[in-house]
Amino acid sequence: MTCGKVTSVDVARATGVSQPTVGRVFASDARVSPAMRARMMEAATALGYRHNTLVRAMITGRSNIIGLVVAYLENPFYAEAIERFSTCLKARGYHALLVTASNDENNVDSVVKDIMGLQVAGMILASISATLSLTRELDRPGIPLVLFNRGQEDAMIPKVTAANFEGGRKTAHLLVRRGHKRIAHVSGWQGSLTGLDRMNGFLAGLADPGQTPVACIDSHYDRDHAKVVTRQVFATPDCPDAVFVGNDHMAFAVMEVLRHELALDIPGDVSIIGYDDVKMAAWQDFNMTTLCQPANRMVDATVDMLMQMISGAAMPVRHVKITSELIERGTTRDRTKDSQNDQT
Amino acid sequence: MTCGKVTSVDVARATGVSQPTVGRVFASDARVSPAMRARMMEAATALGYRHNTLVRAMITGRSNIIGLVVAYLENPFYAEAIERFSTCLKARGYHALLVTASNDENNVDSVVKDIMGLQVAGMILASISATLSLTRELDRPGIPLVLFNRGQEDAMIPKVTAANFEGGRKTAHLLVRRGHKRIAHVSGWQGSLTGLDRMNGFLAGLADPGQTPVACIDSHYDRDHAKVVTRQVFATPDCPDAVFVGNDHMAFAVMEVLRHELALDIPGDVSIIGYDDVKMAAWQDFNMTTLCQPANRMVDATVDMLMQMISGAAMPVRHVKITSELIERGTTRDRTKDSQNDQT
DNA sequence: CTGAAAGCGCTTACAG
DNA sequence: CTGAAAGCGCTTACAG
Repeated sequence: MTCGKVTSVDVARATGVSQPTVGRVFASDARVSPAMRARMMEAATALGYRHNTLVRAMITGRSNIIGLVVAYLENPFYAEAIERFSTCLKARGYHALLVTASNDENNVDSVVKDIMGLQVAGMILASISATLSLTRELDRPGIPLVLFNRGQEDAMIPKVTAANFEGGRKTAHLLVRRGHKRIAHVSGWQGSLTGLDRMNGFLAGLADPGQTPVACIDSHYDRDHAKVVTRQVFATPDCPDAVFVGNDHMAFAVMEVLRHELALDIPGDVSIIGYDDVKMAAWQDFNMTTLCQPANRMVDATVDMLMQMISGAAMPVRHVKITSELIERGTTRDRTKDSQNDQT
Repeated sequence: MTCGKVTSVDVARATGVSQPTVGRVFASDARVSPAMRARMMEAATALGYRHNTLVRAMITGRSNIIGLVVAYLENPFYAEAIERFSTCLKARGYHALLVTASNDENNVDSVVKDIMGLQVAGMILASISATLSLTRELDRPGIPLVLFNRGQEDAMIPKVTAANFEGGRKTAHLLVRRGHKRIAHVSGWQGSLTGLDRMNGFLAGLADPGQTPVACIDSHYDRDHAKVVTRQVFATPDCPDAVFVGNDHMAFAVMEVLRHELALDIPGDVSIIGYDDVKMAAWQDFNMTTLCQPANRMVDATVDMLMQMISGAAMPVRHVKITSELIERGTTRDRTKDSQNDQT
């Protein structure tokens, strides 16, 4: 049954105080005598009063809502991150408004404008690039923005990423050390700084000992695309003996093609390394060597940063970079010992 | 730069009309001359005006926010559903506020009360049961609630589920028809109606031809739990020749134990059937027989239902049940032909 | 520590 | 179709 609205005025009347006093108690920014507080809470419960957060948001011009824009949840890394964002923001008294947007500029722009009407306190773009017009749009009303797992040309926008370049480089070094000679890279998306950094780091790592990749192809963070590219690369004469893939999500697709279509043994015929260390990478079915990109720590750092900005605190660092540890599992092996057998 | 707030009054002044007229144009519920509308939009853009949705929500007591409470996103079925919810709600002019809650009653209650302060227009609980106190809490202010992939004692709460009982039954029939003799069930969570229905349907399906399961154990929708249970079941003398698992998410864990710890062949030694048909089930690494629970269709039905309730329309059905098709892949085989070899 | 008063930026009858 | 006026349920200086 829909009873008439219960407002702070009703609670005030029931408790015998003024309405602002009730407001102060529920906004909990004031010191009222504990006795009265208790009486008031009792009356509130009895009446079924619920503090209307929206009004404060209207007055202050800031709700306790944070806009969380994501591209796709198919990659389990994002599912994990989203879950953590939700709980982490809640712990700080904020709510996560989840919005999906394709990486198409117009779409992101319209989506963001849309939720601005809710007077969001801040905005997080996960794996989505901010356009200049969007940045300006957020700038005017002073809505803080943090990029998660993305960077972009405008280096001034605060961001949290893994140390992608270093991660790529470490990977190259590992493969070379393990005696691989025909190394390929299936990059995430070279249009994203994350994908580009991983690729450039990898190329730099190969260049250190004077190697070059036998192939380096982009696949847009997409499973199907990754499969097509893998078939292409393995149809050439210098079929790779190792592939570094831009993220785990695609690496699973690459492995599927190698094992089930091309009947190659991993790591017997070819080594595979992914990036992210999503939980699935540790499943025995994959047991995949990968670089760890700790979702939880990255999310926490992102929220910390956003909170600093909201509170107007000074921002010591504009780019939090989290080191990616190499997790060596069963999809890489040491080929240095069987090098003489190559020509057998 | 944070300029002073631009309000509808500013736009009104710039356009030479009254403030309510501006409000009418942006609320788009009124017919104003196209010419003036154009002038107004131009002025709004120039001034950087953004319609404040929150105020309308305050006045009407209903925001355009839908609370979406989920238990966990680790199961890819939910990741898929969440993504669809977000886009589907957006298409209707609503926003999804994502909240995670453990299935612990107190937690769900507090979480729901929390977001009620935002004057949500409706609430969706995905795989979470509503307590009676919660139902009452929502009832008073008249906030519609729909359960997604969950039912419960209170049959009056609108819900959308798969036809779980029928799905379970079909599965049993298939396994029997394929000649399996020692059939086990690792149930989702018998404390959830979804898990219970699948189990009961399965048991009924086995009972039809007079069979009983060799084991029927619960595993709380949890991978680790499913693994423990699998080890137990396969340590007994009548080691199953088929296992029906309560959902795909757990079925992957069951398969991991069978293949990698017990070195059993699937489907040579044992057949596996899951439930949900998440995308991963079709990956060649799993190629798993399962029952389809179409996330997209279920989400659409849920949103449809919620919209009906919000608009106060009559609700023809309180329970949308979506048929689960059996998708037969490579983890089941026909054992009727090799029955005589059993004793070899 | 608490109250009276004004106001946040819209919406909504009510007139014209 | 448009305007003047009141009001949504809180917060926030300003007094006491």
